[in-house]
Amino acid sequence: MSGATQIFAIRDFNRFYTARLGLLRKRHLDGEFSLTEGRMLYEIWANPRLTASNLRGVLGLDAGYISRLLASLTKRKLVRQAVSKADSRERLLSLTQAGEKKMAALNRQSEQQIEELLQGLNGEERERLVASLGVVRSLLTAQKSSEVQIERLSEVTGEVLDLLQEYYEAVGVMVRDTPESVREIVDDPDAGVWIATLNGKIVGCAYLHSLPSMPGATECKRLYVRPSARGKGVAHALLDAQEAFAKGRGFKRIYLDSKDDLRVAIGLYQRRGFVACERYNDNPQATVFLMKEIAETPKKALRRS
Amino acid sequence: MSGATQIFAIRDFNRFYTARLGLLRKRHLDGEFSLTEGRMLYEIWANPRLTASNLRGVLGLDAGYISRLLASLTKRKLVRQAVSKADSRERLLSLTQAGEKKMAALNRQSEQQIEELLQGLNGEERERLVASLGVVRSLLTAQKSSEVQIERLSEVTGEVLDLLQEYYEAVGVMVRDTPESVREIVDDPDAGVWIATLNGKIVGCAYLHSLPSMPGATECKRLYVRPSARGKGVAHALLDAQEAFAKGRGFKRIYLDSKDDLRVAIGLYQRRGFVACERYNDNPQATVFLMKEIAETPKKALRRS
DNA sequence: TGAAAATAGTTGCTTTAAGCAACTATATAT
DNA sequence: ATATATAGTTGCTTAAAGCAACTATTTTCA
Repeated sequence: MSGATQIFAIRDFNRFYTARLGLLRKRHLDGEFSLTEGRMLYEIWANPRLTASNLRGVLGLDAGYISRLLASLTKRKLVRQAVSKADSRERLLSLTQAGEKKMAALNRQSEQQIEELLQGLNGEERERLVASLGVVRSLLTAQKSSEVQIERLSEVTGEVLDLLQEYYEAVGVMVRDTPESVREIVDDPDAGVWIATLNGKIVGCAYLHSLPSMPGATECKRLYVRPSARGKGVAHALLDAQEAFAKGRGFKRIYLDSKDDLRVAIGLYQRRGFVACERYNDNPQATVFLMKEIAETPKKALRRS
Repeated sequence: MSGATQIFAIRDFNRFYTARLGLLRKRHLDGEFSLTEGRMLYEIWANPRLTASNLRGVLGLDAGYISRLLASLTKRKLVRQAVSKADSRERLLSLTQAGEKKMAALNRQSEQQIEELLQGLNGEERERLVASLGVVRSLLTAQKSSEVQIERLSEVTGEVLDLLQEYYEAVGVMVRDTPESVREIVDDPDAGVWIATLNGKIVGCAYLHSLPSMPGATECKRLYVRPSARGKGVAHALLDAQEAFAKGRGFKRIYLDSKDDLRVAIGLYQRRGFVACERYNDNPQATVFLMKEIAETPKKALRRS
């Protein structure tokens, strides 16, 4: 297929898909929230510790407009704004209980629309649809922003501890690592702490440490990316680095756990080839357990899957 | 993959793709035309004999707003409005020469953006992208609107001749069929004229007639769908009926020709499996020649392609 | 260290996009 | 022949979003 034909096909698909999305949105318009308010609620729901200026970046809207919309949502008791301790100019956004409830309703509604869209597709066709969307997405995401730098720490810095602190608060982690335990991981040649920097500033981190009870397995923990740096492939870059390291050390599988409400994160893991597995630890907060084979698999075995 | 996970994946993709499209549009915003004006120009360009109320349907906008935008584009000498002979309430829209020129510029710009989007994908990846988009589209288009009825004519009616007249004018056909020649096709057991009706009204037609010089081959001609009925799968339904007929009569291949500026139509043919072939007639207006194998092909042969 | 520059957010004002409703003119149905 | 529907226009209004000027912090760097 020639280049011009490809470009035509893509434009044509874009028109087609825009029309389809438009249909979904038209019906979404049942009163209470404008489309943009809905997107804002979603982003706040999905990204703990989001700020107004993060929203500006994600939604691509004017700061003044966002300010007003946030003020309105706050007055309606759906959103809370807490002055950040680290930087008292910014307000950390979160949903109130009422906001969570509305969001759940919106999500249900939206899911129902997708369900309607899938009406008339059988199981096999749905699988194919999801798989094709996955291919499209991974191809279009491939171009990593080269400003993201990944580094395996050789010593524990205050910056990392601050970032971890942020992670604990964002995700609501109960059992926190002590600086000593972090240092232990840093010093372990079969484990490590990776950090991601964007334009020189630290924006993300993740551990890798082996699971003594499971030979050949290593676990990824504390994977976190600051809200302001989301959508730039930072998590992917961190996982890439960890997978390369784990392969180099001869590990066969990477495990990780998560919470079922962290759907964006779980979606990301799944796109990278992580699949559900049995509970492998006794972390009471974890409800989702995922595993990825990283050993080179013979092609025949791959085909079979 | 569970149903809930699938739905999540689709919603997630929609957000991702919306963001990508948003980026494209932001940059499109360089002055002269609003997004909606651009879409209007595109539709007028792509659909001869479009009317304001067709646009209402396609773009999903208020009639008053469309009226105003059209008035503006007309004042700017980009669009022409001709009172329809058949119904003097409606105005047939077309681009002026200046409008065509602007449209060409817009298309170039848009193509360049897609080209940028593809930056960093190699040839094989691009093929995969286009193929996946095709799968998505065909899956989501599968649900045909059941109101479309297809019928193989047993006699020539005035309605069909009117529709053909419309086709000639829309596409700018030089050599027109006489009523006698149409009747000949209708009466030929190995050929035929198909019409599509939507809620009882005729909205589309197409011929099929054999090519004496090419045994096993039949040609599709005069495939036309009224602008007001586009996007409802009418053309697909007509082609489905023709392909079934052709298979039943033992034909192995369907040919058709087109003009390279009828890109929407050509895109549709390609999605159905038509591939470029050599010029097979001496129609001076045709610049694109397509062919589809309709005989059941052994799977091995399919794989190889 | 302290002034200048940058960043986060707010507020008044304006622009733009788009809808609604009432209207004219023509066409279709009973 | 009259009622009803359709295509399009025009006046008025609303909603969405941007711009610019402003305050309060924080960061930079000479």
